[in-house]
Amino acid sequence: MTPATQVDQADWDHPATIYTVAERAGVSHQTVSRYLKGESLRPRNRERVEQAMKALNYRVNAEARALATKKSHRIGAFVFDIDDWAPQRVLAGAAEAAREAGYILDILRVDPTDAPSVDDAVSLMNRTTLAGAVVISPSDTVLKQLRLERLKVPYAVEAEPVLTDGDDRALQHPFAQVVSHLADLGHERFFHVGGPRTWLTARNRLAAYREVIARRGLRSCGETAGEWGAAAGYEAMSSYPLDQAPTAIVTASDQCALGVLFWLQEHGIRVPDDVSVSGYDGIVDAAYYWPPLTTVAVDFALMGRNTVRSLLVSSGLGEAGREMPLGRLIARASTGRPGSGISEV
Amino acid sequence: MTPATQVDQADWDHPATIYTVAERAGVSHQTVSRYLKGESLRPRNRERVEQAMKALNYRVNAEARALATKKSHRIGAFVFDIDDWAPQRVLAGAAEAAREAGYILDILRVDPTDAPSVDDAVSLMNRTTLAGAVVISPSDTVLKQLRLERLKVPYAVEAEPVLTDGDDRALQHPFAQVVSHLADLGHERFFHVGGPRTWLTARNRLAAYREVIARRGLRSCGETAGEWGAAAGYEAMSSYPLDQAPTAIVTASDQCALGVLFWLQEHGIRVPDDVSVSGYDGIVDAAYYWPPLTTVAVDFALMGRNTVRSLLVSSGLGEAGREMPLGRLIARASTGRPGSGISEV
DNA sequence: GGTACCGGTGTTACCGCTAACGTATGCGGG
DNA sequence: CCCGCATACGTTAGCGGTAACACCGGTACC
Repeated sequence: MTPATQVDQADWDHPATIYTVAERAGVSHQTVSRYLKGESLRPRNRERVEQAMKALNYRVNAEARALATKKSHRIGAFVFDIDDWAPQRVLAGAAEAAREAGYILDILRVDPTDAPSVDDAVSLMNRTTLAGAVVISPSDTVLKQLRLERLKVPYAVEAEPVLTDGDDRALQHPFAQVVSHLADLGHERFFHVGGPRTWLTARNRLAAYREVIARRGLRSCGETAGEWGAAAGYEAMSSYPLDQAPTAIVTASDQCALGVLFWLQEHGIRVPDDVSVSGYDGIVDAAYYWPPLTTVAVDFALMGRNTVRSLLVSSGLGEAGREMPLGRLIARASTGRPGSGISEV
Repeated sequence: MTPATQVDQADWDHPATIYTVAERAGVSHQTVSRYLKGESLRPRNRERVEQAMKALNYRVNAEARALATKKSHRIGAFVFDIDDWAPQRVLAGAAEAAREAGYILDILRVDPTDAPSVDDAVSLMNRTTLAGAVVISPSDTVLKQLRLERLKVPYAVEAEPVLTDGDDRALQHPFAQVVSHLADLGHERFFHVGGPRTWLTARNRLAAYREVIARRGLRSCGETAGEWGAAAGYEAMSSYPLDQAPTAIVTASDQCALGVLFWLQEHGIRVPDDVSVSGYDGIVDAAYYWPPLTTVAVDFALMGRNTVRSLLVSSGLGEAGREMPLGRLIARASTGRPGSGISEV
């Protein structure tokens, strides 16, 4: 019978604790605790503790620590529209940033149309001890419903600065790029298929649209508002009077643009010969829409990262360093020189 | 100065504990603990405890319980391709099932191409005490990388039964539906644009394809393998010799089908007049592809539910009851009676 | 009527960690 | 030489639950 090595023993029976580590290192458990907290130790002891930890394969017990400190290494994330592309990417980025910082993201999916479920979610957050909370891609409505001030933990909301009409910064918004791109091609009559006005992101895109229109002396033939998906794009086209024959349709999302393309196809309107269409978001599939969709690729994951980071910073943990997400225009075949435009159909 | 109500007091200062509840109810803390565990109490005491809990807004402290029992009510979820549609839905289902069973799902997103991050994730899982772990939509490659045997907790992998050629159950696979649908329309020459062979799901779809082909005496003009996205579908079409003029192209995913449609469009091949195309998954956008895509809507969420359930069952917790996920054929304009097929292009 | 049994209850200890305080040691200054 | 002070370390007491055991009154049994 060969004796088990010390590692295996501690590993399987019961995982090593600071007490077993302390015993092996010949110090008190508190010294081990201090090592964990990064406080200063006498070099000799530090070395011994390190060796003991390695030998016993020590892992800190997150629950015990959480119980003692009343702090956890978990971040709650309020998520709403998990089906849409952008929020998903934001979430992915947030999850990644959290993991890098040694936190786990507890995802709490909430149906914004179901008021009691929103309340449940908030109280659930309060119940379990969390390091903080992040709110991913919220519309104003859910933000209002959440009443975040109820949260007893620090929180961060993923949000861009609010742009209003006439705000210079609107020209810096990535959405302005695609409008300018169309203007550069010679378009003068635009139509905006927008997202839900309850979303700041949709309003900002609209603001950027208006700003470019105004600054460059162009004409807007209309602005619609709807959901983010393809159905909304289709809906917008079929219900809006296009009597001013716009030559460029700028949509607030790629999926929305898909619905627009579908409607145009259905009505025998050629893209980009008759009318140009642009999307926004930069989803991968957009390259395979017919025709391939001009869009602006946005680094949504970075926005998620930033939200988590700013939460950690505001809690005094983690270092700052917020990179601004930039959009990158991807010009494809769905935009070209102005055509005849759409009139009556 | 109005005195705060008892609720607010306990709520804000420090949350109620079983001790404060016990004191208020006039029993010992252990009686409260027994109430929590669902053991029997004298009716009078039960009532008192319940009242005290409500009055103090008591919530159990998950950390403390976990520390005492060495069990947690959290399930870790390894997630890889959060970008794709199917895994996303699976995850949502898993989260829901977990919540219903009183667990929360800790989502751990891992980049499978980044080996150290995989290791980090596993050790993070081991560090925190978890009830178990589930692996969402893994390919064989990541499964190998994970080396799940390292996990010290029970785990379940989301997986369908392995289908091999000649397996009767292959005909039950939802993918068989779409192939049969095309056969019913009169198609005899098929082409399969498949997913990555490292994925069981892709292999099973292939097996179902082959089985229908074999049983109904049809002909397969080719089988390709690639990623799940549109690019792979395009790639498959452009690189494979289609000298046998298939009249039906059955793809392993909707996104993949998008790439196929694009290629066909590019080459002036009409759908479904010349060739029929089908997808799989049932993503929402598919209704707005051109032409609208025939597909099979799969209840991926249910698969996630099943995975979590089977984890709980294998841990002796929770009851069995695994419903088989069914697919629902959605016939749209991309499939029709056989056309001339594709030959040389 | 004593005894065994049993459900309901209280007491004490413990899970693995941190907080708070006490104590030993070393160093500079009066 | 003593004092003050800082630093390293040990001791004790909790965090909020559960586990294990002791206990107590009542019922069933011989």
